[in-house]
Amino acid sequence: MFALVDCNNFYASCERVFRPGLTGKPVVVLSNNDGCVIARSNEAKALGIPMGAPAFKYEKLFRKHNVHVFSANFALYGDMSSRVMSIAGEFSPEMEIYSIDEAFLKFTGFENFDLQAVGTRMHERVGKWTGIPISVGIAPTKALAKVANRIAKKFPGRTGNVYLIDSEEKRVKALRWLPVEDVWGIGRQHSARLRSMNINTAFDFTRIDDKRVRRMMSVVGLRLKHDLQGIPTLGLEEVQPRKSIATTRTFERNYTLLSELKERIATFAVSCAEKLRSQGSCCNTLIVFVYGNRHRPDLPQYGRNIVVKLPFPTNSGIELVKFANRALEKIFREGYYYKKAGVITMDFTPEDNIQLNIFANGNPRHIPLMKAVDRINGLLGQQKVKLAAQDLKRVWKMKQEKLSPRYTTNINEIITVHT
DNA sequence: TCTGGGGTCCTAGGACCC
DNA sequence: TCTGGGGTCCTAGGACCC
Repeated sequence: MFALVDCNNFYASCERVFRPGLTGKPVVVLSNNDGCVIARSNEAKALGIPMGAPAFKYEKLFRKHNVHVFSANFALYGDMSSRVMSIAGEFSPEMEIYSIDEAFLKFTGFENFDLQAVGTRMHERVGKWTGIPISVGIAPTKALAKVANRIAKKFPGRTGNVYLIDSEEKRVKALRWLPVEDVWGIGRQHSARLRSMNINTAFDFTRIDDKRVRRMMSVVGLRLKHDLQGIPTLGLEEVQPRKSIATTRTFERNYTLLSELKERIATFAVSCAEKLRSQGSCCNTLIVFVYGNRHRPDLPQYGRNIVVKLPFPTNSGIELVKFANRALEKIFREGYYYKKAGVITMDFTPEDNIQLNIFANGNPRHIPLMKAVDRINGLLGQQKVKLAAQDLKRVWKMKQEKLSPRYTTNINEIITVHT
């Protein structure tokens, strides 16, 4: 059996842990630059605030209903996530952390356990120790555990936040209840197509002929169908090093100057290099892109990306900045308004396994230098040591007007209790 | 005026090899 | 008129996830 442990309205719940007065009140969390709604408490959902809603369009509604608005505080959410995961991980030796707020557990050899009770204990313990409410779905396959989780979340009263699919009858009942577009792995395109074929529920989907599913949705769809039928097809996945690493941002205003963009691209490249070093990879390929503001068709639009094959694999910030800025110069055009840019690195080789080249190699002195930079920045806080190509004064110009303290990761921002 | 930021996997077709 | 049989690698595009 598999369990899917999923935190309810995760970012909103994190904010509430430290502001218990907000329990029962509408809470939303915004994306970077305070742009879109990326998390909503149940009360906020009930007000009809959709996922991804642009914040400026909903300001009136926020005020009218006294919605509590927070800027994204990823330092807090990441730390709360690892606390939840470490508690959930105590319930089985086999766990796959699927995202910041979800994990699959596999119960091998738990035949004599009452899994409903295990789920309830998990819910209680995570709730008591972290303050984060979770839902638990348990079923013979991963896809069915996802379905069970949805039921637990939808009917917290009746299920006690834990739902078990452990019979054919419950499986069929659950799949008949679930609209096809809500199935894990069936997105917008496929669900529109399925609906047009009068396939309306998850159950209908499992009744389509294998060959047809395969033709329409490739082996991915076929695996999903089998998993939903209760035939275990998807297994627990090992954590693997990332195959691409990116740093991209939407700017708080339009940028027009090459010099401004060069500073941003340099900072993005440095950030990619840091992430590469932390997983022990070097990249062989780099993509730099710049885009205009697609929401302003009145402005002249221009956007481009450029792929750079590096002469040698590297994770040195100095090298990546050099290549990235050279690439930026090639695609930059005068006279346009730039609203978004980014650096993507890909095509990795392990840093301890680099093939040397007769003609071009990375500067070996960068290796100890980058180690030292990482160490200093780790000790003294992010970005204490920067490259001269970066803006030395700029700390973080992102718009974050409603940022909560980093209660759990910064001693200066720890919660104060008045007694 | 103001609209996020990351990732993964699969397939078909072209270029190439022996 | 007749024209083999296997492979691999790479890329772009499309779909999906949180």
